[in-house]
Amino acid sequence: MAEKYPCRKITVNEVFTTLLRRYGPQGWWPILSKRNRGPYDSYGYHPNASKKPERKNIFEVALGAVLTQNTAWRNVITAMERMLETHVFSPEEVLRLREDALAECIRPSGYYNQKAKKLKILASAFIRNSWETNIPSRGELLELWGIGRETADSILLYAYGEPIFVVDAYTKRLFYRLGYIQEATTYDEVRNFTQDSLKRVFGETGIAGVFNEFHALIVYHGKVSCRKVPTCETCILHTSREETP
DNA sequence: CGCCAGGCAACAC
DNA sequence: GTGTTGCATGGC
Repeated sequence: MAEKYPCRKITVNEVFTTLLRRYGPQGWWPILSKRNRGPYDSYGYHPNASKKPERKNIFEVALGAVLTQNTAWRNVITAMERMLETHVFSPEEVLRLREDALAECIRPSGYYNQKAKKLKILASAFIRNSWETNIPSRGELLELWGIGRETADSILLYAYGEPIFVVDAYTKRLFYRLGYIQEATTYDEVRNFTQDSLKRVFGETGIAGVFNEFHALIVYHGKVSCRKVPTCETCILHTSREETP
């Protein structure tokens, strides 16, 4: 009987190197406040770059991480453009604006009432703890109402360059089809499995950059190939292997 | 029209 | 701790 998903029998690091070779570096996280330097999808913030992350970029990543919860990224862009136009982009500005006005501003991102409350709480904690210079712990982020595992890890990896792999729906779907995990495998189990696998091959040095690119590549691959209804016939994770014996 | 998108908290058990 | 439900827009 044929495999349900023909992409099986490939290691985690082979998945990473194949995606990187075929799709190229994704350069996440897309940074809206630097859009003058290029379109969102081809310019990114690289946490491994030697320069320290700027305050506005840290908070912008956090904004995007909350706004993209169960939401298409294009809707996040629209919402964040509206925030820029309304001059609601810094933690102070988020706190200054009324919650109902903030909700109206971010309406295109969906769940806008919940997300307005989340952004208020996030901005408050950001200022209170000086998160522009102090890197928050995962526990500190998870204590906040509205910040769950993926959002916390996205902030730590993409805003601060911490070596933490972000697990999302695309990751679970791909890894399930690859046979790495079960549907019930928990978030932290997937995260530890991926981190350990990649560290074993690439070592600790610069591993945050690997986590950064891998997650971004998985999202891209999940959009173009490993979709809800996958196009396995053209999937690069097995076709490229058949070509090279 | 229905389905989906880079989750999360609240609640039931 | 696991399972279910509400939250909401915009694109296809």
